[in-house]
Amino acid sequence: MQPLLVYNTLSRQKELFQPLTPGRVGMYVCGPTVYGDGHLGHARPAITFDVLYRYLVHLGYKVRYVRNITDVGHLEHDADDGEDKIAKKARLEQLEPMEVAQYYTNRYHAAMERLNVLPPSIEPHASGHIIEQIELVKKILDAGYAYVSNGSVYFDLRKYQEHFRCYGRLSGRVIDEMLSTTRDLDGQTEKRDTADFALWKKASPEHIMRWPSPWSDGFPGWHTECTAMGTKYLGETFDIHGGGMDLMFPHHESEIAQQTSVCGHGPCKYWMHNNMITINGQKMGKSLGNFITLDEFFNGSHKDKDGKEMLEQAYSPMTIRFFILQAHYRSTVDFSNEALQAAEKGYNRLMQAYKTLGRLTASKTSSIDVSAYRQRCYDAMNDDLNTPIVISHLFDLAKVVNTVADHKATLTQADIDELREVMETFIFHVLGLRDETSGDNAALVDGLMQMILDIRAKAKAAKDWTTSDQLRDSLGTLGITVKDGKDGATWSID
RNA sequence: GGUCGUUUGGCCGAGGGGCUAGGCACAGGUCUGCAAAACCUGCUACUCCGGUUCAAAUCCGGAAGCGACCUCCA
Repeated sequence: MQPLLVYNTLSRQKELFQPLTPGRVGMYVCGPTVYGDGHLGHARPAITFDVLYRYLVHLGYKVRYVRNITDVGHLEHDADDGEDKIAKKARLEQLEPMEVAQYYTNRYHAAMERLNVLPPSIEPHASGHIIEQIELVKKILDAGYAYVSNGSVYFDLRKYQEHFRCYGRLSGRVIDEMLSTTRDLDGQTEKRDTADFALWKKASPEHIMRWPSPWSDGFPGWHTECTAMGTKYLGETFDIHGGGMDLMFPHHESEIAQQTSVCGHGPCKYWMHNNMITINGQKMGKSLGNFITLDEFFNGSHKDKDGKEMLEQAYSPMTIRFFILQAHYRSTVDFSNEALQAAEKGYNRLMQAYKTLGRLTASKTSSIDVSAYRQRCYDAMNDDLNTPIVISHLFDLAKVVNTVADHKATLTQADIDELREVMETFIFHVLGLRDETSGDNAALVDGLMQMILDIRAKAKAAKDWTTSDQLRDSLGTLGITVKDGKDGATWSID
């Protein structure tokens, strides 16, 4: 088994990954709130943890991967009546709340499929786990770390902090000062401390999404779903909890508090957080209104607030995926057309080299040593999923392939096979890229192209440049590039 | 304001005390009927100011810029 190091936000250092149960991994990742189309920012955790999931499976672990769908609960920022996000959107569009949630869930799934993000093992919906969340709130009340106030239930952060003294450890903030300074503020609030967070919220009369509970007709608090569903499907303690850095506080911090208050310890061993995607140096986010949806990337059109077109062209799902993987998941990555275009070309180069690999002819000896590349790729993955380094090694291999194809170096059949296996493993299985150029009719297109290239070869042999160029130009307008080489012509779809 | 992080060549981005990723772009060359691709060569950078060290982009201190979180957010 490869020794995998992962950066644990809790300890702020890389730790050797050792699952709680040998051979098995439980991981939970915070999924989307389905009240809008997924944007580039949503692709980051999905792809990051998809790679982690793929890699763990590749290493031989049996992984249960849980990624939730948030379809209830979160409060709307600008709605002072505390209206549910889903409900607000529903009223706007005259749709049932669940219709809206379903619509955007479907669209999210479609986008994920195009990005080649594998579906998780379990995708629980918050709305389907209201009972579990109520049970969790009851437990926290029984343990004495929550109080009922006007039909709502709040987490008693002050009391929790007195006993456990660990609220703020994950996100690195000192909560004691916050508690001591906010105590005597505004008497109108239902909360004892402004830092207290809701476990159950009483619904206002016009609030559509509501469920009965021992305290009121209402809806669960901001952070309960992850605790309830994580516990239900992965147990009281599981291995990895992932999500975006912006969820560290207060979301994950509160999850830890909820879990700790009822069983004395947090939900997981390793906390992993991906960094943000920025646009013009600023975080791409829903609230900032500077996000570009995934569909807009795929279609190549997005107008910003001033009506200016932000996308110079369409970017394929694999270009997006490659772009994201070319940066380490804990670094911010800045969107720009230039960077995306560079990623597109790099991705095409890699795919082209992989295809060229299939045409290599073996020699009796190898003039290049390819034995070390496999472990180098593993080493990079093992170092906290350093996908940019993996990609750099894959480019090295691409160069090896091309050099051999140019007859400037030789490889034995065994080395060619090794090369193919390493490239296949890391490009397709671990990084989860896929060849976008080969569609359903790949075999048919192959046959047709071979036929055309044969005709062109004959024209070339007869020095009939008019015909050969005409064929090449016509194919070019269809998006097919013909490349003449020493061993005959090859082609690729742009 | 508090906490944390970041600053790498024309661009994107790894690395992280001496050996200096990778991609894109650009320039020259090889091959080729031409083109494209591929290959070869060049472009060899680490915000600033101090300090530690035989040696610092890399460690320490300070400054500046940028950003994240502190509120829904991936």
